[in-house]
Amino acid sequence: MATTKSGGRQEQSSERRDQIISIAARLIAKRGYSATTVRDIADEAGILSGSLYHHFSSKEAILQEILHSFMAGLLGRFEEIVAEGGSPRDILDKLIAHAFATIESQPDAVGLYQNELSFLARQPGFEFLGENSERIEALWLAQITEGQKVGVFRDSIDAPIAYRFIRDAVWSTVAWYRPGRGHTASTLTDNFLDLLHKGLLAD
Amino acid sequence: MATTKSGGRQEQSSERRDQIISIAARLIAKRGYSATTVRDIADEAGILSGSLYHHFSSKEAILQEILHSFMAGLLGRFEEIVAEGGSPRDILDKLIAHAFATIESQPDAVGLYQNELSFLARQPGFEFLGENSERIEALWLAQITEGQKVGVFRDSIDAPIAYRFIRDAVWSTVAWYRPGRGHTASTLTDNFLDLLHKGLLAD
Amino acid sequence: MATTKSGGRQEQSSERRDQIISIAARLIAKRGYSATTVRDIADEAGILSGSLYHHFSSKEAILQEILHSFMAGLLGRFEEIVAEGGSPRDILDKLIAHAFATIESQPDAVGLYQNELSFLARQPGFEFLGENSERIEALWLAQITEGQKVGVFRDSIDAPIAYRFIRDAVWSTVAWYRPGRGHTASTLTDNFLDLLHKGLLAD
Amino acid sequence: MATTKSGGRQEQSSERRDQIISIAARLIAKRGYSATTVRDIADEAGILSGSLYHHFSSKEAILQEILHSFMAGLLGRFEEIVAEGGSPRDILDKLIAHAFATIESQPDAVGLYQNELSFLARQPGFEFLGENSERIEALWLAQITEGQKVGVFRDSIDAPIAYRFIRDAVWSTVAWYRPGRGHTASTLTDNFLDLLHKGLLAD
DNA sequence: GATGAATGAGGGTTCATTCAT
DNA sequence: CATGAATGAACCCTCATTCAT
Repeated sequence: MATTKSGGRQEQSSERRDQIISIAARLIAKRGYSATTVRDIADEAGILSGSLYHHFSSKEAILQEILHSFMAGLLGRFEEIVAEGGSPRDILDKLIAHAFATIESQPDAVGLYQNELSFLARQPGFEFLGENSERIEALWLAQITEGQKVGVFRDSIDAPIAYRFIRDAVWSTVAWYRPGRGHTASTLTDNFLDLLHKGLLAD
Repeated sequence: MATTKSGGRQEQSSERRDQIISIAARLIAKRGYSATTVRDIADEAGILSGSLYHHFSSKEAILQEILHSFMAGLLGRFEEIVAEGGSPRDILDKLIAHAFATIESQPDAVGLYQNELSFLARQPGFEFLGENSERIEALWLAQITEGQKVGVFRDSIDAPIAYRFIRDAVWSTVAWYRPGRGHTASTLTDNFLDLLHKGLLAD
Repeated sequence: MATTKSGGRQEQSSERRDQIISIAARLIAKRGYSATTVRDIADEAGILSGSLYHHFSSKEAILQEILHSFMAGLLGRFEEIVAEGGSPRDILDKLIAHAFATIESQPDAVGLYQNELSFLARQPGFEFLGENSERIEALWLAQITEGQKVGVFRDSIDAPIAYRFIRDAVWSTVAWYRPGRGHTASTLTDNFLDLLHKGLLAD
Repeated sequence: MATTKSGGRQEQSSERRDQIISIAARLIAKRGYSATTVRDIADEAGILSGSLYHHFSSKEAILQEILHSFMAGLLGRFEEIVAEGGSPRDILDKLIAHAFATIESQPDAVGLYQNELSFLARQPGFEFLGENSERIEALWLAQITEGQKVGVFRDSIDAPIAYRFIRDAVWSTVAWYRPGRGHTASTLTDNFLDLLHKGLLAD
């Protein structure tokens, strides 16, 4: 009845569910998945831990749902950005800007993703993490290599390595970025792009 | 004779202890602290879990010892590099080079540090993590600001933010760097410094 | 409806809780607190040891609850007896009679109290033991000293010491009194009061 | 070579042994047998816990030795007192006086005996506790019944019950008697005998 | 005599999960 | 939908004891 179309993964929608997912994302982002108990989550939701199982089939299912919807949204937007076209540099800038915007809008999901990815990627049921990561990498990397081909990016740089440096610097921001301390996603983007484009050295 | 009383933390040195620490570091780096059990560690050491407590007072004490000796060594070397003098740029390059070298020589400790830092820093008994991190930040940051003052680094860049981008890009490497796949600490350093110094854009 | 919030200590009342408390009191009285395991208690209750923690936060909490309710009831009744008034001798006799009645009605709690008091009184969380013991001592002692003042009790006797002798003789009875062997609380009381009042010597 | 004659129970004598026994008695008296670990004992003796097993075959053996030598000495002295003869009243007074003297000279052994007796008496290897207790009871009881027969003690009193009241009042003193607070074994004896002989009531 | 490393059993406790109500 | 009781497995840790050195 409340079941949506999206294949296989059962996704019942309700306020309670969304509330629980939000709470779980926050706690897991802060303490880590293993260190967060279903009781912690239930307590914050104001119910008993056993009652969580009316909404989710398991603790792991909560995590899957958080990450799945996060990654689906992220990949979708990245694909849109690429589809909207532009120069490799413009597209890369937009990808980066969207990453910083995502850090600002969904810090819990991003933090959780950063912390748990390495452990989860090999776990059964989380194969989608690796798949989506590869697709995102392909999108970004294409801009860099294309930029090198057309001469806008220096080609002395190893593109896959550059991608990883960029990716890690951007997403790690979630660990220290706190809104309302003089920085916004926008200023972070500006600073990062300035450094990335022109480098640290004065001419 | 084999007893070290350096620093008051670790009481005794022995092959067994070092072996256990090494095993624990590897497992914790791979699975996370919460998800690594003392039985896992003991199993790999070929002893019973209870026997671990002949060498360490608690699971947490193992983690403390790993991180404490790692951070003490790291901070010590960073301080040496600064003490050896040079231009801000040269010193910063050396700091970065040493970070990549550390990733190569102690990937477990670095990985563990990257994954658990945010959770641990506020835990009692782990205050030294925050303290050492701040001292390292101060060392690195001083090079950047000094470089800006003398004009070798562009001063349109916000130094603390630049530091964080650099730090995160460098240390996150531990999550994907695998020796013997065409890269070494040295080539990683070269690639990173090239990108950092001159930026991504062609002139 | 079944929830009592009397006193803040015990949170919830239920048959299960009471049953477990009763079992625990019996086992601890027989074997001692340290030698009684939560598994022993759970086994007798017909549940798994972990399930105990649905009802109590810790093994210690069970002990606290046993002792707290025991001492609260005891002190309350003693205070009532004093409040009902009478001559010091009558009141002291009634206090003693109630002690023997308590030994008969709650042998486990009394036995447990006798065995574990000296160890527990200094433990954190059990301060109420010492406090209540002092209040009971004050009640009893007041009767003895008042009796000496009005001349009904011989005043060659050191009252605090006499109190301790009386107290110990009475409560220690729990260690050997077995109902249905020719003695009841009532005959014990009679025997004790006869000896206490008139002494062992014939005139 | 250091083996003494006393049959069956191996009793090697040495300063170390005596020191350990003394430490163990003190700790067990304070915390209880179950709550006292061999490590606690070894720590206070300045050796490692495993090294205790060069002196004693088990933790239980230490306890046995403490109690065995304590009870042997006690029973022996009680038998001497009876053998020395005198009126039932004089003998009973001397027995009581010796009990208080023992509390003063061997508080740990007495305290340990008081606390652990009920649990230990049924344990294999501790049958001597019950046997000796019965022989002591017989000695004391004989004085009371003989005193009643010759008319020096009131015979309205049930002798076995009176014995238990006396025994418990006397030995329980160990739980609160602290030397150097205005009382000695001698004054305790005087107070107790005064109360016991003449009772609490004024004529 | 003592050490230091280890054992094996068991300690109290936590936790994800189930299910009758 | 939620509760409350329970499960079963696992967790970290303790302890008496053993034994080669």
